[in-house]
Amino acid sequence: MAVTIKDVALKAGVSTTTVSKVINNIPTISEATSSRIRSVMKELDYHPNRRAQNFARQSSRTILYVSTLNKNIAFNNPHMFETLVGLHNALAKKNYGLTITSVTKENCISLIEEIISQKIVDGIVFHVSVVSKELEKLILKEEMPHIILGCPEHKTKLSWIDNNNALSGEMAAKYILSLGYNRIAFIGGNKNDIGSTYRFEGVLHAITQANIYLNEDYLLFGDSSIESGVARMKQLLALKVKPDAVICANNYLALGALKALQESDLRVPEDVGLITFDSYPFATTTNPTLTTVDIDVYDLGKQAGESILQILKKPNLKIQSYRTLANLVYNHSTRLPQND
Amino acid sequence: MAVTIKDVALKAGVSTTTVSKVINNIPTISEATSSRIRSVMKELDYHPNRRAQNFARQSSRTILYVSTLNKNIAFNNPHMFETLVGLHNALAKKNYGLTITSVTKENCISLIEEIISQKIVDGIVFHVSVVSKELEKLILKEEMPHIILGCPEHKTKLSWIDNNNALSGEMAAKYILSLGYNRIAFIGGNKNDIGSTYRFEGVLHAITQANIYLNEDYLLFGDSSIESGVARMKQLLALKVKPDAVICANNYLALGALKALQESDLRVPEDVGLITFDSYPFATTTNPTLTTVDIDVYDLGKQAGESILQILKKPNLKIQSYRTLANLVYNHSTRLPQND
DNA sequence: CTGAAAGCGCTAACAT
DNA sequence: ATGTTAGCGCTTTCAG
Repeated sequence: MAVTIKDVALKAGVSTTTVSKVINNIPTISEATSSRIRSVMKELDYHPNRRAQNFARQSSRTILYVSTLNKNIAFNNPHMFETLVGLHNALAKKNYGLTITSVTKENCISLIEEIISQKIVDGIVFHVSVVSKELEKLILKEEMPHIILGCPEHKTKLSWIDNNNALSGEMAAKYILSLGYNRIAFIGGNKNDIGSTYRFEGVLHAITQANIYLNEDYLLFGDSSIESGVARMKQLLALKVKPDAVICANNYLALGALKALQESDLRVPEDVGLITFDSYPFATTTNPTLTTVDIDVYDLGKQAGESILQILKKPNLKIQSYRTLANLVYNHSTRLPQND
Repeated sequence: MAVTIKDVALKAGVSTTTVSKVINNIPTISEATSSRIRSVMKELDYHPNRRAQNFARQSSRTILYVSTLNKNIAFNNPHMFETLVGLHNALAKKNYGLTITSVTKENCISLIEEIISQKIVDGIVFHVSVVSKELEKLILKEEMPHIILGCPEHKTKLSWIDNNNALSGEMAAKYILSLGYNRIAFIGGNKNDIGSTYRFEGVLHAITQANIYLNEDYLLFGDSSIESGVARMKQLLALKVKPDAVICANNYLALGALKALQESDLRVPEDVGLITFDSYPFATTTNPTLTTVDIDVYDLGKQAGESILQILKKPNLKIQSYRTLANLVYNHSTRLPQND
């Protein structure tokens, strides 16, 4: 058997309690004994058994990340993992572990129920896509420390954080306007894509503030496919007065729009500017590369980690906020900034 | 306090031992008492406390995944996370948990040392990039159940699994040849990129088998960038006798090669076929879409999960093998298969 | 087929 | 500042 706290206590001539206090940096131990114990621990190569600690403390210093992990998800949604990495790093800094699990619509409730009642983890970070009314009820009933990554569609008593899509939209529009473009079009995602909707709100706000009237022909909705980007862009190109800048709600739309533009006789970025949100890997593989408003999802994860640790300390703290801001990634689908 | 095994035992009129045996499906319990106990557990909504189980069993039914998780890694290396998902799903199937951690070159040894001595997890899956001689020594000394994802560069006593890059190379070449192309060029990655090297070996093998002589002008090396793909392709296009098919060791090279081809007067896939390895998200956003030999990294992770669980059962089982095979993804940068 | 009893290694009131 | 003592909830050997 490995060396235990008893061995250390024996050798140091103190009680296990004292050793425990040293392990946990409880300051009521005199420097003399404290350092003596420490040296004994070194000497014996003692390391506290985490399983015993977890058990005695009734806490495992571990946070669980819950989402739905299907095949190909890392390719289709790298953002989720970038967030996960941010989350991990924030937790690691405070010596918390991160475990991940996958649930489906079907097994979500029973799985989470089990996880909560088995006291496997101290807190749970949910991806917004797994959150349901039923889950909300469960979490609230069990008073499980939690935070949701992303803003749920319905009003909720749960804690969540999200990036500020409206602000990102505003940012995109303001930047485009600052470059001298002024016939701004917006190609949105699916009409009930909440992120796209907020982005549009931000765009509209910025445009209105600039005293520009949004031509209703310039507002189109597609989905998240290249094809729909092509189609919508062609629609714009068929107008008598064409827009000179297009804001696409997502990368795929932008890719399609770019394709359609390249098949036209208009030049990007000279005649038409193109800007979109998020920087998917291929945003830099196009020609020209895509100017984007990049959501820092790593930071989102990091903030989620910091938040859940806060909540662990103050269990009735409720967090609901759009925190993470965006950065402009200056690329070549828009004109160069003008110096004045 | 929550309901414990004692409560169940009391209510069912048996000892805690018996309840424990039911929990753990130990078959020496009569069906009668077993089912009675089960119904009591339901009634009381009893769930065994995992922390107590872990402690008593001296095992946590948890596997640790170790790699280096820096910002942007999910975008730059989605494969790693796809593997992670496969790993997770294999473990979840056997009721094992997965926790992840990040190490750096500097803190790797001390961190892993701590993790092992604190008995935090039952087994560790390492990404090959964190493996060093020193780590090998540590793992072997502590007899830590482990598996490495990827084949280490040096001969090792550790267990590892990897995908079969040589076979993938063979596959790519054979497919290209079957389409009627016969002046095959290979643009490799960095010369000490082991994956690229194996892929080339496979390609060479297939070509030789088909009695085709590999023109030495047709063998070029770049790295993992679009630019180097462009440059190498231009080099090929400058030859008197140009290749009619190009195998690129990675997606970025292929992207660059495609770009260079599009700027030439050769058509893809009619005049020149293009094939590469792995399917990055942008492999389907190019025009034409890229034909690839896709390594199923999800499957690699899944196999790693199954392997580590095997090793947990048979601690001196050593696994070293190229397991995961590849699939052809038929896309449009190569001619259509001929029917006969 | 079932139960008694002895841990697993550490923590945390409470006392001194 | 340090020690006493009583758990934390489950597993497991061994006996019946």
